[in-house]
Amino acid sequence: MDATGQGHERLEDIGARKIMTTQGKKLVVWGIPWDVGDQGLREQMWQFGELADAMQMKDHASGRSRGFGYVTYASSEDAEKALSAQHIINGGMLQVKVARSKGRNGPNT
DNA sequence: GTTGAGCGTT
Repeated sequence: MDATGQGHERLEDIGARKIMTTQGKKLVVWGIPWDVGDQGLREQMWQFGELADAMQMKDHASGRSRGFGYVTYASSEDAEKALSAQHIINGGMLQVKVARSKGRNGPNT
């Protein structure tokens, strides 16, 4: 039995790789009603293009919806399409912008 | 039971 213990680093490498490949395709969705969940957001954005990933941020104390979420499109053209398109949910208009990096000094660099 | 125009989780 060889105990290299490097099988865990592979998964982190894929995660880091995802950040590099999702740059410019990660969009942040604002204006989400407090009654809308992550799947509601996913279904709403799926109409504009295939989503590589979608998650909605909620309060860690109560678990309530924060009113915003992140959406990653499988293609940059679909991301721009969603940026240029308008989203209506529950009779409200959602705002889609390009998401920034979470652990970097700036959105670009 | 509430609120808003802002960027997350190692």
